[in-house]
Amino acid sequence: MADIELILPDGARRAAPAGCDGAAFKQAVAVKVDGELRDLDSRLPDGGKVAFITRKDDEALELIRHDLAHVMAQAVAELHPTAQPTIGPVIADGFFYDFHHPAGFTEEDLAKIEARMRELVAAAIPIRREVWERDEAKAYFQKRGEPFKAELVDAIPEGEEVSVYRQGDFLDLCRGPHMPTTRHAGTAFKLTAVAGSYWRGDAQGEKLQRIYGTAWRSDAELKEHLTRLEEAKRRDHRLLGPRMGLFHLQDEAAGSVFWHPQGWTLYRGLANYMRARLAAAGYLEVRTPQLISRSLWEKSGHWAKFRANMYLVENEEGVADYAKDPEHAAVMGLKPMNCPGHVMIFAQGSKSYRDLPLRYAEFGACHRCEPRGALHGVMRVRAFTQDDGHIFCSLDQIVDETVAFVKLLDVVYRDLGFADYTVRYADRPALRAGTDAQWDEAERQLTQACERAGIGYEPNPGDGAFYGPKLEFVLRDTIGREWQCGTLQVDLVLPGSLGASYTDAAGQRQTPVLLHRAVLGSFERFIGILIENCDGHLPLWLADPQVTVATIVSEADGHARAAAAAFERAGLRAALDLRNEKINYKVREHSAAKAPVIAVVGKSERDAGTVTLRRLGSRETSTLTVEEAAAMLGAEARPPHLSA
RNA sequence: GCCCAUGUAGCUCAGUGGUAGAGCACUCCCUUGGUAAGGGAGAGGCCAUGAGUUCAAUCCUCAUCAUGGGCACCA
Repeated sequence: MADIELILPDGARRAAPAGCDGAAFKQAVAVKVDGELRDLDSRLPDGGKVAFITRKDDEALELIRHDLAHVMAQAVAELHPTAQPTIGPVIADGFFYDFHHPAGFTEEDLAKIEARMRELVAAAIPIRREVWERDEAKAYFQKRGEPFKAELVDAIPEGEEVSVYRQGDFLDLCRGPHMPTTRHAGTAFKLTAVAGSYWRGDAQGEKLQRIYGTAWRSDAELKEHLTRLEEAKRRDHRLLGPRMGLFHLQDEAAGSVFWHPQGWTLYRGLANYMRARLAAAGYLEVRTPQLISRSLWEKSGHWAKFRANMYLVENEEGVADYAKDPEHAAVMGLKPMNCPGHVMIFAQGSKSYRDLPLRYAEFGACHRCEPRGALHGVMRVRAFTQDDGHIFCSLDQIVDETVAFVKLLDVVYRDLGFADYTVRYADRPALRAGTDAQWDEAERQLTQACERAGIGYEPNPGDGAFYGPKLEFVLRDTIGREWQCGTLQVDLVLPGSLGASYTDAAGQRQTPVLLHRAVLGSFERFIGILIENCDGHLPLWLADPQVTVATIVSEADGHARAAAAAFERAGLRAALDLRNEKINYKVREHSAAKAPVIAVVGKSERDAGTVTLRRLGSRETSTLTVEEAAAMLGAEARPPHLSA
C-alpha cells in the first residue's frame, strides 16, 4: 500500500499512511482528491494526491452554499411537512431549493425558515453520506410521497452511485460532497426571495415554489455582497433614464417607451452611427409595412409559430368577422419581425446570382405581445425597433457573410464600450420548420463560420429560431443578468416558403439562403444596457447636452450665451443654465443628471473670454478660452465612424 | 402566463377603521453666491381601479390593472 501525499492548507506537503481519512485534520471541511472534491470522511486513495479544503478556500464557498440548501430543505420539511423537496443547486452568490408546495410560501414564511435554519446550523448536526441501491432509493422516496426525488433517482446514469445524505432526521438524495456538520455552513447567509418555478423548467409541468438564498464565508463577505447589490441598483436604467431626461414609462402604455428629447437624441445618434456602419458594410436601407394581412403571416409560418405573440388588427369587415370566427377572420397582423417584408422586396422582379449577396437593412419597429411577467424597463418591451437586416445569399456565401457580420458587430460593440460579450450557438428547437437535411446544412455552415471568424461560443442546445440555428451575442446588465442583443440566424426555410428565388450561373432557379441579423438587437434594450454599463456616463458623441454652460453670477449671462453659441457653432449640443442659483447647486443638479461637461462662467471667465470645464465624475477643473474649449470638445464629440 | 411582494403629492417614502404627512422638485419673495443642496413663504393627493364587509374604508376582503424580484417565454 502506497502512502498518501497530503497537501496541507498552508501548502506544506506531508505523507500519511494509506488507509486513513481526512477527519483527523481539524481545520479541514473537505478533501480534494486528484482535483475532485469529496467528503472529509471519504476513504483516501492509496498513493493519491490529497489537498485539504478549509472554510477559507474558494472551493468551500460552493460547499457552504450547497450545505445551506440542504439545511433550508430540512427547515422547510420541519415547518411545512407537506412540502416536497425537489432540487436545490448552488448558483452564483448563493443557492436555491425548489419545493412542490401548492400552498406557496410567503415572505413571513421565509423569516421563519431562516430562523429555523440558524438553529439547525447551531446544532452542528452531522451530515453523513450513504450509498444506496437504486431500487431501494426509488422505493424509499416513493413511499415517502416524494415522486420528484424518485424521478431524480431514475435520472442518475447507470453505473453511478446513488448517494443519500442524512442530517438528523432529514434525508436527501444528493451527489455531494458536503461538510462534516451543519455548523460548518456558518451563519453568513440570508434568504432573499421566493419565486415560482417549474419542474424541469417546463411551463407545462408541475409548478414549484423556489426559495433563493445568498451565502458567503463570512459576515463581511455577505455584507459586501449586499452593498454591491445596493450600488448596482443605483445604475439601474429605470432610475437613471428618467433622471437623465431620456425616457419614461407609464402604466397606460405598458411595454412601450416614451422617449424624451434628450433620449431621442441619443437614440437618433445611435441610429445614424449604425446607418453609417451598415452603409459601409454594403447594406441597403429599406422600409416595410407595419400591418400585413394574415395571409402573408400564414405563408411565412409566423401564424403557426408566433401568433400568440402577435397583435391583430381588424379592418372593416374583420371586426365582425373576428368576433364570430377568429380562426378565419380577415385580420391584419402588426409585424413582430421584419423578415417577411424583406423577402417580399427581394421577391419583386427577378434576381440573378450576380445580385447576391444582397443585404437589406431596416430600423424596423416591431410589436410583440409579450407576457406581462416578462416586461422589464426598456430591456424587454412590447414595442421596439430592431437594427434589423437580412442578407440574401447562396449556400457558399454563408461563411463569408457571417464572418463579415461578426467583424461589424465587434467594431460596433467596441465603439460603444463593450469589449466583453458572450457568444452562444443555439441549434435546432423541437418546434421547427424545414427538413432535418436543411438543419444539418445550416448548422454545419454556421459552425464553420464561427471557426473562420475565430470566435469561441457556448452551446445553447435547442434554442434556435424556428427557421434556423442562431448565434446570440449576449451582454450583461448591472446586476449580471444576461440579455441577448446581437444575433445572426441562418435560414434555409423562409425564402422558399415565401417564394423567393434567383437564377444561378447555370440558368437554374435557386432558393436563396437568408441570414437574419441584428447588431444592437433592439435600440430599446441596447440603450438600456448602455446606460447601465457606463453608469450614465454616456460617450460624449451620444450625450445630450454635451456641454452645459452654467453661470455663477448674472453679470456673466452675456458671456455664457456667447460661449454656448460658440459651442453650437463647433457642432456641439449645448445647454444654458442662467438660473439664480448657487454654482454648487447647479453643479450638483447637472452632475446628478449625468451632464458630461459643465462649463462654468463667472466674472473672471467673462473678463478673460474663457470657460472653466468640469468633467462628470471628476472634481478637477480646467480653464481655457472659449475657442479652445469648443475645438477640443468638438473633436472629442465626433462619432467613432467619423474619427480618424 | 405562474409564484411572492408592492401601488399614498412630479420624485423618494412615513402613516391611520373616523376622508392624510415629510424631504426633494414646483411657484413666488429675499439672496449674485466660485464647483455636489443659501433662506423664507405658497401651492399641490378620489391614498392605482372596481366591487364587498362596516354606522364609517386610503387602511380589512376579493377582483382587475400596473410595477419589482424570479420562473417560463424572448431582441
